[in-house]
Amino acid sequence: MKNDRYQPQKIEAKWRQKWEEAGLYRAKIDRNKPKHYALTMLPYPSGDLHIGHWYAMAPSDVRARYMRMRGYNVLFPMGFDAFGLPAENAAIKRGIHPYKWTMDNIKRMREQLKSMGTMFDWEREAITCLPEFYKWTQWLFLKFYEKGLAYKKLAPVDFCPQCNTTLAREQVWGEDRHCERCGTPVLKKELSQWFFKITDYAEELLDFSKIDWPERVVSMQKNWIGKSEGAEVAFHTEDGDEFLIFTTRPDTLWGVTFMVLAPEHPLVDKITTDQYRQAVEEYKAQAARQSEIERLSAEKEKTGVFTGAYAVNPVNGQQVPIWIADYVMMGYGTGAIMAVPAHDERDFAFAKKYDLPIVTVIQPEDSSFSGELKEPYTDVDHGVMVNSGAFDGTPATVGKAKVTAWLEEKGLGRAAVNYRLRDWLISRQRYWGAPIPIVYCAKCGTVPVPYEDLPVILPEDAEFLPTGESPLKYNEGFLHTTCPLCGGPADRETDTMDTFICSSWYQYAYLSPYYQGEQPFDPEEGAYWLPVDQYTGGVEHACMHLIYTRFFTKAMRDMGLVDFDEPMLSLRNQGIILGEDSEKMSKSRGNVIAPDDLVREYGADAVRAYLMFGWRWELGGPWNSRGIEGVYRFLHRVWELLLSPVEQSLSQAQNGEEVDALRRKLHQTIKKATDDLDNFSFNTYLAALMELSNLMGKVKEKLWSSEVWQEATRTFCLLLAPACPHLAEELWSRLGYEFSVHNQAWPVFDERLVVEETVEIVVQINGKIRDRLVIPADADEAFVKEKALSSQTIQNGLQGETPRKVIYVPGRLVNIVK
RNA sequence: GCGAGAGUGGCGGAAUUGGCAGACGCGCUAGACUUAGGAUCUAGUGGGCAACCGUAGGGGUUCAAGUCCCCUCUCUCGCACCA
Repeated sequence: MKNDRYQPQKIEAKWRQKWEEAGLYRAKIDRNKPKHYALTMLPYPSGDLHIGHWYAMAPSDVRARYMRMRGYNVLFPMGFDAFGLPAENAAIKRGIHPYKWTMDNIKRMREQLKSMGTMFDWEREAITCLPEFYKWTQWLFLKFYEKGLAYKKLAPVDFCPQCNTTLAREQVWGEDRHCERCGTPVLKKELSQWFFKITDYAEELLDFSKIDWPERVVSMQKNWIGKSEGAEVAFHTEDGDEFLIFTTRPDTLWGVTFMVLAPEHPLVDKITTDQYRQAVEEYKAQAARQSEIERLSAEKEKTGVFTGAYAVNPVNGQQVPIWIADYVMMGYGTGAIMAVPAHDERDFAFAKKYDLPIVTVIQPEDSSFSGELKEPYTDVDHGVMVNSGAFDGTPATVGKAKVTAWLEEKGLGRAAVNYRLRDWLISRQRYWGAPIPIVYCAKCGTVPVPYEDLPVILPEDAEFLPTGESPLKYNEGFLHTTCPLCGGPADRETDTMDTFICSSWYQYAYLSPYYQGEQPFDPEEGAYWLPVDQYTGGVEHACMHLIYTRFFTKAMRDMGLVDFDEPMLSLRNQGIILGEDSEKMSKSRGNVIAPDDLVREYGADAVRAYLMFGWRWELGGPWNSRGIEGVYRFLHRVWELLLSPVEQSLSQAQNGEEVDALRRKLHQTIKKATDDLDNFSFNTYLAALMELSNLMGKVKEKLWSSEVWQEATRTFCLLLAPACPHLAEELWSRLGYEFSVHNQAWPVFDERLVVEETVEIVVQINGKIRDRLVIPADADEAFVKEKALSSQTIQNGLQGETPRKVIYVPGRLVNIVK
C-alpha cells in the first residue's frame, strides 16, 4: 500500500472543525485539576493578522497546549482591544462607522486566528468596544472616582496634533517627545483633564518580589517610576516668601551659592525686581516657546537669568541670588532647586557660564587639593564634609542622614521621597472610546453617573471631524442630560477614556464576558482561575500596559474585587520578526510577510514550527524564506517516517543494541522537550524532535515491526502535538489511536533510560585532547585512570615522564598533567 | 551620562552548574535517482597542506574558560538637564 503525501491543506481545516464540534478547548472549572491561566496580549483589530501576531501567539499556544497535556486545566482566552483611533480615522477618511469597521475587522481576524490552530476558548471572547464590556470599564472608573483615585485638574498636558487628543506621559516617547502611535512631536497645552492617581501606588509598584518578570521589564519600570530619596528644605526670600526645594544631597547644603526656579514657578513674578523684570519676562516667553517648537536643540547649553531677588540659606544664613533657568523642570520635585556647583554637574556648568561662586563642602579623602575645581566632585561614597559648621569632618557616607535628622530637629526640612512617575492622564478627545461617566451640573457641580444608569452609551450618529475636541461635544443628544442629583439640566463629560484602561482589566473580563452580575466578573470564576499564571507579549508595553494593569489590580484589590497583589505572576516577552531585508516590516518597504499566504503554501503547522525553530523567541530577527522550507521538509519527513510502511522488515531478531539506542534517545528527547518547553526554549525543543526523527529514520528498517518502534511513533505524536496540532492529530489517528491526541497526557521519561550505558571519555595531556576511550558508564575512577594511562597514544605523549597529577571528571574526561 | 541586554562558522542558532565549541536547521560541495530539477535521497561541510589556530579585542584565575574576574571596543533597547 502506497501512502499518500503530507498535504496540510487537506487535514488542517478538517481537524479544526472536529475540535470545535467536540468542544475540545472549552475551559470549565474543574476542582480536581490544578488550574493554569495562560494569556497572550490581545490584539488591536487592525484588519489583518500579521506575522508578528503569529510570532507572539503561536508559541504561547504551544505552551498552553503543553500545560494542558501536563495535566493542568488551562484557560487560554482571546479577545480584541477594539476601541482606538484607526477605527475613527477610517470613519473620517472613508465614512465607515467605527463600529462597523471594527466589527468587520474582528470577524476577519477571528477566522485568521482560528486558522493558526490555537486552543483559544472562543466562548470567552471579549470585545472591549461593546457596551456590555465598557459598562464595566465605566463602572471601574466610578469606583476609582469614589476611592479618590480619579480626579480632574487643569494642567499642562501633552497633545498630539496628528491624533487630535491628549496623551498620557507614558505615550510620549523619545528625546523629541513624539506620540507613541503616530510619531508626531507633541505639543504642550493647558487643559482640564481626568487623571488616575497611579502615583498613590508608586512605592508598591516598585516591589517586584511577588512576580517572575524579565529583568528588562523590571528595570524599565523601576526606571520609569524613578524613586529618589533625599530631603525637602524650606528656603525663604529676603522678603519672607517661603519656597520648598527637593535635594538628594542635603549634606551639601553649606555649598549652596545660588538658587534656581523653573521659569513657570509661581513665585517668579512676585519676587522679580523691576530692574530684572524685562529680562525675566523675555526668558519665560522664550522658554515657553521653545518647549513648543524646537526640542531637538542638540547641545543642552544651560541658560538662565537673574531675578534680582535673594534667598537666605537656612543652615548658615547666607544670602544667595535666585535665578530662573529651563534646566529646572516645574513637573519634577518642587520646581525649585538649591544649586551646589562644587558637587553637581549641571550647577557647575551654570556657575561657570554665569560666573557664580563655587564653594567646596565635600573634600575628597586622600587628596589635599585646594584652589579652583576643574570639575564638580560628585562622588557620594568618599570624602568628608568641610566648610559646613558643626558637620565638618563628617564622612560623606553618613552626612546625608545626619544632616536630614538635624534639619528635622531644627524644623528646617524633612526627609522626602520623590518619584518621576506622573499621574495617568486618561481623557481623550475622541469618539471611539468608553465615555467617562460624569455629568456637570450648574447647581451640583461634577456628578458621577449612578451605577444603575451604566453604561453611558456612545451615540451612533456622531459627526467625525478632526477638530481636536471630542465629537461627542457636538452631539446634542449625547451632551444634554439631566443631573442625577437635582434633575435639572446638565451636560455630560464628552471626553472618552484612554483605551489602555480597557486593557488594564480585560484579563478579568475573560472569566465571564459581558457579566450581568454586581461586579465586572463572576467571583466564582475569579476564585478558581485568578490570577494569570503566564502572560506573554511584547516588551514595548513595559511602561504602559504592564504598569497600568499592575496599578489596576492593586486598586481593585483595595476595593475588595480581587485578593492578590499582582495580575500576572510570570511574564515572557517575544521579540520582533523583521523583514527578509533585516528592516522593520512595513507596506512602504514592501517587505511584509503575510501569514495567510504562508498557510496556503505550507500549512499552519509549518508556519508555527518555523516561528518556533527559527530564532530565540525573546530576540526575534529577520525572516528567511529558506528557513520555512527546511521546517516544511521536516514535517514531510515525519509524515513518511511514521506512516509509510517498510516493504520487508529486515531482522525480526530485534537487534538489542538498536532497541536500546532508540529507547534511550526517546527518553532523552522527552526530557529535553519537557525542559525546553518549561523554559520557553522553543527552538531547541524542535531541534530535539528533529534529532529523534533523524535517529528513527536510521533504525526504521530494522525496528519497524518492533514494540519500541510503536512506542517511538506514539511518543513522537505526543511530543509534536503542542507544536503542530493538526499534523499530530492526523498521525495519531492514522496510527490507529483514539481521538484526540490533545487529550493525552504528556509522556514521562524514565531517568534510568536516559543514561547512556557506555560513555566516551576524552583523555587530555595538559588540557589537549590526545585520545578517546569508550568505557561502561558505571566504571570507577581507578579503572578509567588506569585505562587512560595505559593507552598507547598517551604512553607516547608522556614519553616516560610520570604525570604530576591526573584529574578525572566522571563521564567526561581524564586530564593528565605533566 | 544612567540602566538593561547582546557580541560564537557564509547565515539562524546549540553548548546542564568551568569539562569534547559549533547540536538542529539553512546555505554550500560531491554523488544517486530522474526527460528535467529550485523535488527527493546519500555523504561531506569552522579555518589551515600540516603541527596547530579558533567563541569581539587585551590581560588574569584554573589541570581545564564561550562560560568566572579585570580592562577595552562594538551593537541593540529603555530613560535622560530628575535636582
